[in-house]
Amino acid sequence: MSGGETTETFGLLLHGTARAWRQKLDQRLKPMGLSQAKWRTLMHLSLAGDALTQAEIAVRLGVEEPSVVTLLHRLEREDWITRSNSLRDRRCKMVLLGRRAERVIPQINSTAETLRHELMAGIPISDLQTCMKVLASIRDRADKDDRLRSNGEGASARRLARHNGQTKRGDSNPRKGAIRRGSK
Amino acid sequence: MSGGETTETFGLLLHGTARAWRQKLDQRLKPMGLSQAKWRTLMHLSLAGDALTQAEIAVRLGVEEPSVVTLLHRLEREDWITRSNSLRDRRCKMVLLGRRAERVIPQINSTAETLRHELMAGIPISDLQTCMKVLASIRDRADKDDRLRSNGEGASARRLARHNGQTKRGDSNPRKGAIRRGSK
DNA sequence: TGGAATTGGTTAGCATACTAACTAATTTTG
DNA sequence: CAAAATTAGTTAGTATGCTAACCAATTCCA
Repeated sequence: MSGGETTETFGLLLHGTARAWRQKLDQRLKPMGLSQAKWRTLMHLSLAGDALTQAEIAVRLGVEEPSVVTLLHRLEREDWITRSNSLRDRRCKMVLLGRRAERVIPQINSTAETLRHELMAGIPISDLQTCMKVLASIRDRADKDDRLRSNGEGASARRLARHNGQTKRGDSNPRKGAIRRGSK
Repeated sequence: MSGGETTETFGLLLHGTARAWRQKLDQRLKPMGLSQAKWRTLMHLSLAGDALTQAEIAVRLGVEEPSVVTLLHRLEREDWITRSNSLRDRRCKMVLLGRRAERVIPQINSTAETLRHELMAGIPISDLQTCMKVLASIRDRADKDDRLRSNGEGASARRLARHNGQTKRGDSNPRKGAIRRGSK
C-alpha cells in the first residue's frame, strides 16, 4: 500500500461491498424468480413461523412501510405470499407464506448461505468479528438521531402536530417508524 | 450454536450499515439540495479536474451507464453540471462542473468528511484497517464473474445472437461495462 | 365516554439503479 | 476499403426504497 487513504475510501468501500454482495445474490436468486429484497421478506416470514403484519415485516426488514406495501404487492402477485385481514384488529393485514414459497425456501436459503461462505472463505474469523464490530458500531451511530431529543420532549415535542384535523405528523418529527433496530 | 451466528448476520449488517450511512449523509446534504449519488458525481468530477465522459463517470461511480444518464439529467436540470458534445469523438459528451457546483463543493466535501469522522470516531485505526481489508476482499470476490473459466463457449455461446441486424450482445454475455474495478 | 393521539395501511410522486434493446459513431479486420 | 465489432449514449420498463399526506381503526386519557 502506498496510498494510505484509510479513512477516505471507507464509505465508498462500504457502499460498494454491500452493492456487490446484493448484486451477486440477486444474480443467483434470479433463476428462482427472486431477488434479495424478496428473499429477505420470505426468510423473515419463515423464521417467524407465524403470520406477520406489514408493520412487523417493515421492522424486521428495516425499511419503511410504504416500501413494504409494494414489495408485498409484488410477492403476492407472484404467488409467494397471501394477505388477509386480521380478525382481532381490523387495521392489520396478516401476511402468510404461500405453498410455493414454502417449497423453495430451503433452496433459496441455501443459495444465500453458499454465497455467504464463498464470499467470506479464507477470511480469519477474528477479522470477520472485528469487521462486524466496526460495522455495527458505525451503523448504530448512523441511525441515531442527530439531535437526540435531549430537550424537554415531553412538552415541546407535541406542540405543532396537526393543522387540518388529520394526525399529520411529519413536521419536524416525521415518521421514521420502522427502521429503529439496535436500541433495545 | 449458542449465540455464535458470526456469519449469519454479516450480509444483513453490511447492507444495513451501508444504508444507514447513506441515509445519514443524504439527510445532511439535503439542505444543500444534494444526495449521496449527486455528491459522489460532483466529487469525482472535481477530483478529475477535467471534463469527463459519461462512461468515465459510470466507471468511477461504479454504476451502469443508463443510471448515469438520468443522474446527470437531474444534475443538469438543477444546474450543477453542463454537458457538451466532444469535438474529437462525436459519440461522447463531455461533462463539466458548473459554477454553482464549484462554489459549494468544498462545503459538501466537508460535510461528508465530518460525517465520516463522526461515524468512525473512537474506532481503533487497526480495527478500521482490518475492516477495510475484509470488505475489500469480499467485494473483489463478489464482483468477480462466477463462471470465468468458461466451458466450451466458442461454439455454444453465439448460437442465438441477433435476429434483426443489430449487434445485440447480451444473451449470455450482457453488457456489464462500467462496474468492473479490481481486476484492471 | 368522547375527543385526541397513535397505529396500520395506502397512495402519489420522486430518486436511484438495473437490464434489454436501440442509434450513431468509431475502430478493427479480412 | 467495406463489413463487422465495439463503444457512447439513449430510451423503455422494472425493482427497490423514500417522504408526504391521507383514511380507518384502535387506544389513551381528561
